Amino acid sequence: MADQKLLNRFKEALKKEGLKYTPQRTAVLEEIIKDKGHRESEEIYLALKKSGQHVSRATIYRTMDILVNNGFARKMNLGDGRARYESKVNSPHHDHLVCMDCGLIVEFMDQKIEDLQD
Amino acid sequence: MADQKLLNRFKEALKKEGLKYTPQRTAVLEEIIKDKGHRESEEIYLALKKSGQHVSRATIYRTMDILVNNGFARKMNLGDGRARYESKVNSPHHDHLVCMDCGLIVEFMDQKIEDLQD
DNA sequence: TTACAATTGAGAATGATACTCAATTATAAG
DNA sequence: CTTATAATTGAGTATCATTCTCAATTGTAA
Repeated sequence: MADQKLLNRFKEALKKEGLKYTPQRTAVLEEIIKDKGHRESEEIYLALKKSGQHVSRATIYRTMDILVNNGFARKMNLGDGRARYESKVNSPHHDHLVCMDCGLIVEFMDQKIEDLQD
Repeated sequence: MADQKLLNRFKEALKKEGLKYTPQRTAVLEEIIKDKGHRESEEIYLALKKSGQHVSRATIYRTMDILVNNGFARKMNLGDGRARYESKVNSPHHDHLVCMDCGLIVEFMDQKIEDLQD
């Protein structure tokens, strides 16, 4: 379960954009911060379903956009046609190096790249 | 028009894999090396069409796979759901930094990243 | 020139994601 | 606590890039 501080931060972010604080959105946020991995939409959908919460695929996508736009998650493109999402909560900034042959993902942090990104 | 040396290299690569040297494949190769940019499949399709050569979309995709697998081109994923291709002929190795907000692409080369890739 | 495996094109299939819209719900104001 | 209303939701449909299917065609080795 997400701590109250995070939920309040989420609630504030939603209010700032005129969006509503709904159980579905909260469920997606809680699911995303539960696991530090690179998760795809369908995975999140199934995990919520297994835990008894029905959140439609459409709502997962819509909520992930909100989470990404408000700094709660990061969207990644690993080159296989499916987006991956990663919690940004309690996770320091880093980049990903993806092997196009075997799909291996290496997380790394490099100051030169940070400078380039700026 | 591609120089004969390149065409021979292509012909050899095809033969090595038991593939045929066809006008469609040659047309795609010639189109790809004509422009150093990051080009998507539909662009290549239209460029060929405009120059009077009919190569089907399916064949463009099939040929690009061959070109990529044999080192004539590079396939890139810029995060917008469409693959981009870039000629590797006469083009030194480099990486791409893509801005997720505005789509800006910066080409760069960094030894540390090269080492990481290894 | 032949024989045949590889290729091609047209259109159908696929798969991830976005859209549509009627029914439902969160929330601000009274 | 109601009410009013705009935002949200889910189910299914649409979209778009890419891949697949298969019959007709073509490159190539002998």
